[in-house]
Amino acid sequence: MGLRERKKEKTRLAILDAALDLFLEQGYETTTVEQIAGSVEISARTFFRYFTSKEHVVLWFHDHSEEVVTEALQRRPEDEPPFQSLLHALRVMLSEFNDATPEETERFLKMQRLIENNPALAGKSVARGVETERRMAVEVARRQGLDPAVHQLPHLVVAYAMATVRVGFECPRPKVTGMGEMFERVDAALMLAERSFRPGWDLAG
Amino acid sequence: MGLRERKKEKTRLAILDAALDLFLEQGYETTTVEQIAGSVEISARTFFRYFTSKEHVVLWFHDHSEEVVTEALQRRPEDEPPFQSLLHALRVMLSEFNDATPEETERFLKMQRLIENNPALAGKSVARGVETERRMAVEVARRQGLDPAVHQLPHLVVAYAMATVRVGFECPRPKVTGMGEMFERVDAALMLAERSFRPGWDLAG
DNA sequence: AAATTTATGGCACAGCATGACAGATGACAA
DNA sequence: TTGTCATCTGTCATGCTGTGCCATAAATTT
Repeated sequence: MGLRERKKEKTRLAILDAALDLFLEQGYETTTVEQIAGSVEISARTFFRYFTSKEHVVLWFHDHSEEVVTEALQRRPEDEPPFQSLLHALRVMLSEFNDATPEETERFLKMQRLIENNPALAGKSVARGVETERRMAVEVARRQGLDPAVHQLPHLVVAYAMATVRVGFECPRPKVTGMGEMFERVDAALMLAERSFRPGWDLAG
Repeated sequence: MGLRERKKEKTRLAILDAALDLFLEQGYETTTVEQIAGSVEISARTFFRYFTSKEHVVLWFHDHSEEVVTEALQRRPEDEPPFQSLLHALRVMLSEFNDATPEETERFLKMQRLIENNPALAGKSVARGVETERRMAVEVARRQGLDPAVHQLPHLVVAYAMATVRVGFECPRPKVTGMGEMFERVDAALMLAERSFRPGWDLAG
């Protein structure tokens, strides 16, 4: 990895940390991009070369999560019931979070806290999650040999799986102190889901 | 109803129709608020007194839907299994759409077509739907005597119900010609949901 | 060291959204 | 009808987000 890329990565993280701290201190909407840029000594124009928008900073973790979860899904055997594959993939994503460095963990918790306390951001976060959902639905449909434009089942299966983790993340309103606590919550939601469905409900035909 | 209110309603609908047609003709993002305002002879400032934002025009139907569905939920007996109550309420909402005037139907289909062909709008629509979801989750939690801040089940039940109709609406990608066709799709999704869960999965304890 | 690719900053600009104020218009009572 | 009051509307000013463009600076390659 060259100097250039290392430098870019450093700037990206500097922006990220500065922005998150500013958001938490004085609120998301009242913090301007210019302020963020100023606090890391770059121009506002450059900010938008690292993050496509102001909200992209807060939803940044989605990018990584989507990558991890889709890869994990790909690794599951094709003949496994799709909902089970999805739950597996989602658990892989969660465990990846657990392996994160302290800095990464801190960032994630800050984003989570921001989203929790800001309905507008919560909405954006869900919308971003649904993007991932659509992509996974295509993959699940392919595995089942169904046309996603005609059959609703694949999309429905993915939607339920994603809704489960979303609820798991959202639900513990009162103070999310640490990563472990949060994962217990999400895992509780996943287990709740596991015993809620009829066997074979997610299979075509 | 006085002249004043009638006039307001007329303006609101004029804005709505003009905006939807412009969006469909030249695209959502390329249409400016000023253009919309101009085509109904009002100032841009006034536009924002009728709709809180440009996207509010496209997501307008959500306001009515939320009202209908929450009222319908309230009418269900408190001891009914919550998921069943939700499906009932959602079906009431759908049937209300069926009773709509031709103009209302046309507007709704336009909005639907816009959302279908614009990922950004689709995201906003989902975000709006989740707002409704949260409110209903509070009500369902109350009915079950659970604290929504602690227990995930109520939120999960509502999330699944809402995800079902969302998938029902989204799924028929290729040409949504009429209202009836759309409702068949959504109803198909609801029936799919009905036979996917274990009996009693949505009950506390 | 020169040539090439890529990142950055500054500038201009369009568009969305909001606050403030003054004038127009409907509501209502005398 | 007229006058008063509440409400709606347009105009103006303003702040902020996000993008295109171009010149400059930095890193990479040869």
